[in-house]
This record gives sequence, structure tokens and C-alpha cells, in this order.
Amino acid sequence: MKNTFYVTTPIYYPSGKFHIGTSYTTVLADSIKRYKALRGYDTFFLTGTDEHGQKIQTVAEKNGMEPQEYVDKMAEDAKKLWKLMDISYDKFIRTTDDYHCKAVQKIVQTFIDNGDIYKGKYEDWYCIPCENYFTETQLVDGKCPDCGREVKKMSEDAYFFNMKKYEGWLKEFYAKNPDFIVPESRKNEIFTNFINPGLEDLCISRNTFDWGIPLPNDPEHVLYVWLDALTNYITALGYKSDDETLFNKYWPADLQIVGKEIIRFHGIYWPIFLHALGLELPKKLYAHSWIVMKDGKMSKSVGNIIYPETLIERYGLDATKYSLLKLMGFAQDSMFTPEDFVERYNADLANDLGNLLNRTVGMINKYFNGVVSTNPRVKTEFDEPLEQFTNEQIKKVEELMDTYHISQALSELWAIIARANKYIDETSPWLLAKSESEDDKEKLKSVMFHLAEVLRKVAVMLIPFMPNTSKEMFKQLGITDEELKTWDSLSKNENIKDTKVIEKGEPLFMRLDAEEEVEYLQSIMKK
RNA sequence: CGCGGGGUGGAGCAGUUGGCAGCUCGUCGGGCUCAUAACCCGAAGGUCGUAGGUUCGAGUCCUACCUCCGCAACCA
Repeated sequence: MKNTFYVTTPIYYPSGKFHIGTSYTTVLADSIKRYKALRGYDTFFLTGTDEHGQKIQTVAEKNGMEPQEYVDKMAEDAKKLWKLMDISYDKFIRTTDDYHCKAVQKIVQTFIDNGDIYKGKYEDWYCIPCENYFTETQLVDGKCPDCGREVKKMSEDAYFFNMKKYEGWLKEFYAKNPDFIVPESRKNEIFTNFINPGLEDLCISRNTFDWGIPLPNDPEHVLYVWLDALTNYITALGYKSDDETLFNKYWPADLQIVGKEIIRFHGIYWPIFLHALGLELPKKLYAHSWIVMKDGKMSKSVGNIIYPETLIERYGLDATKYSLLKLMGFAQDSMFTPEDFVERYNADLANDLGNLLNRTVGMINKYFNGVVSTNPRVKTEFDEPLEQFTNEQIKKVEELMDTYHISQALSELWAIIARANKYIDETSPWLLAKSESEDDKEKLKSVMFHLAEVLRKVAVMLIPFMPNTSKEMFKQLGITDEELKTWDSLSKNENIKDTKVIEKGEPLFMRLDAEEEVEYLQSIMKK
């Protein structure tokens, strides 16, 4: 039985600084990985950078650097960012890594041997100063979209991958696996645009620049993008290397996360490449949507880009992660606004979660000198409903996590927090505390126990998303037993045994001054 | 006629196979005092882009149109 879980992000193209969109993809993968690990899977999480191509060469030149020097720096920056964001990747692949280049050449050789690759002529509109080809539709008023100058129809020798040969197989595969791509709309898109009209063979080489992997049979040509990039998901595991242990263990991938704009490559070329190699296909492709801004897509020219560092520095890592994960729906683009960010921070994190912990810890200190008693003699009539509700919500969270509906899973988790806040009102502990009755004293114990227990469960469920917050919650609740931090412990009640909470709990999230912060974020975004 | 996705109370969004229109925030009123001016309860507020059609019944299906956004084979 396969108890492994292999999740990948795209390898990012480091032609510029990563913005929150890139961070979102990575945080999403990270949360899912952590969730699966918590559920007992042997996980492997891959991310990396896609470092070849014309554009990298050009950008490097502009910066007065050699391409290799440039990508070395960019890869370092990426790793630094993921470290800052506490991303738990198991491997960071760079397409300039030696083992990758070698494996890709072997893959190409296999394709050549199998007759999947042929030599032909690549023809398109070429901008001589930019040294770049453009398709008819990319041109702006018939001119180069980058510099606006004249383009010329040019052609060169190039190698092609025979996609047409596999078209029938691909259609059949999708007929048998209709859920291969989620959301479904993304699959429909690539069918109506690319598969149904008939596949075109893919040009896989260029000889107008040399920043790429040379073809084994014709070193004058370098590989062009997708064959080099897509195969990273298997070469990272050692495919076609001396040691294929990881590959044998983790392939096929369980989940490959991509942005919706590159689903066509992952939904068409990738399956075909794998099939041509005689390999299994990944279990699922998830094409997530985009974070957009009020004035449209994030772009440098509009000046509406937000970078993860900005948010992390000011609001902390966990708040940033929460806001990204909560923001993004499953299929729909979602709008990032400063107002919304601050509101979510205040309402969800400070008011609902932070304050619940704070008031609970406060009461336990005030009424019982910090000790949470187990097995109170008398329960309140609200205890059972709270427990039941919590258990139902846990099930919902599990179901949603298993289908990667992260935002919704968080909503269901937060419903528990809201329910616990309500429970405090229902039970009115301050009245029980004033009562002379022994039964009321016992009830008060029960209320405190239930609150601590619910918060413990919340903390467990937060581990995949906000590990630091989760840790802090355990600390404040005085929970040290590792058994009580496992997902399995969620299905049992009555777990806490005479724990002692922290004397003075620091608020998890301090309420923000909404106006001030919105203004701050707006000013940052304009820069 | 290139392709796709939207247009739902002030804002942002849910609405599975058609069956009394929901959520978060905001607003207003009330409650509570353990807590981070937090928490709990209640209320107001929507001709579900427009015009037709199918149906006992349409936000949901069909047709046309208006409008916004994205993609258009190297932007997460």
C-alpha cells in the first residue's frame, strides 16, 4: 500500500522578484504537505526554479551578469524567501543542476530513439534587436510586443516533438480520468482551445541563443522551455540518474499544483511526455486561480504589486499565510485589498481566535489558578452540543482538505472558534464563579476544561497552516504531551489531563488600527 | 462570429442535481463583563446585469443583449 504523498509546485521562472502570487502557490503546497504529514503520510514536497531560456539570458545581460551568476543569485533569493516563510520543501530543484541536465538529455535521447522527435523548420515573427520569436497573436499592431519595433518572418532549423501521435491517447486518458484536472473549468479550457482543434507539434529546440541544455544529438541546439522544465518533477527524484530510489518511492506525484496560466502545458505536454516515457501520470493537477488587485492583474506598470516580505515584516508570517490561504477560493480569482487584509486580521485572528485563547487562559487563571481539571462531576447542558459540533466540523475540515479546498477548510475550522466563543456566553462562567453551589463550581470546571480542549483541537488543526501560532497556543495551554498534538487525538475527547496554563498569556494577534494599516498598505503598494 | 470566467442587500463573496436568497465585514438596536473597545443575541438592507422563454416553480435551464476581467500556445 502506498502511503506516500508527493506534492509539487511549478518551478518558478526567476526573471524578477517573486510576488504574493508565487508565495501563495508555495504556501498552498506547504500547507497540504504539512497536513498530509500530520495525517501520517510519508511526504515529499518539491519546488525550485526554471533557469534557462532567452529571457534569463537577456535579463542577466541587462544586469551585467553572466546567466549562471544571475540564476545563482535568484535561486538564493528564492531559498531565502522560502526560509523566511518557513516552507517545508524537501527538495529545491534548479534546472541548471547537473543531474537535471544529464537526465533531461537522456530523456531527449529516449524520445529520439523512439522516433518522437523530428527535425523541421520553426517559423515565426522575429524581433532582431530582442532576439526573440513571437507568435502572430502576441504581436501588438504587428510590431514587437517588447520593444515596439518591426518584426520579420524568419525561420530556422529546429526539433519538434510529435504531439499529434499521442492526441488519441490523450483524449482517451481524459475520458477515463475526468477528474485529472481540477477545477473542471480549467480542463474544459484546454480542450476547447487546444485539444479539440487538434494538437500542434511542439518545438523543443532553438539555436538562436545558447542558455539552455544542448541536445545530445545536435549540440548546436538547446532545449526550449517545456521539455526542460516539466521533466523537473521526475528528475528531482533521481529519474534517469544513478540512484532512482526516491523516484521509485514517490512517483507518481499525488498532487501537482500549478497556476491556471500554465495548465495547458501540464494538462497536455506533460501527460504526453510521461506516457512517451512509459511512466505513470500524476494523480491530480490542481490549477489554482489568481490573486488580482482592485485595478486588475498585478503588474509592475500599474504599480499594484504586493510582495510577501512587506506583509510578513509588519504582520507576521502566520497572519500572512492565513490571509493568503483564506483569501483564495477554489476556482475563482480572488481580490486582494488592504481593507480586506486588515479586516481579516482583526476579525478572524485577533477577535475570534486570539481573544478566545486569551479570555480562556485568563479565566482558568482567575478561577482555578491556572489548572485545568479533568473529569468534572457535573457537566453543563452546553458541553455536549459543543463537543458534537466540534467533531462535525473536524470531519468537514478533513473532507475539504482531502479535496484541497483550503479556504473552505479554514472557514469550517473557524466555525469551531465562533462556536466556542458562543459557548462562553451560553455558560456564563462569571456567574458560575460567583455561585455558592458546589455543582456550579463543578460546572465551571467543566466549562474551562471544554474550552481548553476545543482550543487544543483548534491548535492541532492549525498546525498545517500556522505552525507558529499553533505552537504558541500549545504553550499557553500548557500542553506538552506530543500525543495531544496529533491529528489522531482529535477524535478523542477528554484528552487533557490536569494541565496548567500559562500565567499571563500574550495575545496571539494584537488588533490593528484599521485606518492606519490600510493607509500603510496602500502606500507600500504604490512604490 | 477566437476561448474562458464574472455581474447576487453598503463592500467582498457562497449558492451542489431548479423547490421559502445565505456567509463574512460594515450599519442600527440589545445583552454580557472572562477578554485584545473584544464576545453573544436581534434587526434593517437584495426587482439575484437587462429583455424574453421553458416550468406548478428559475439566482439556478434556454435565447438574445449590455457590461467587467482574464487568456490567446514562456506571467503563480
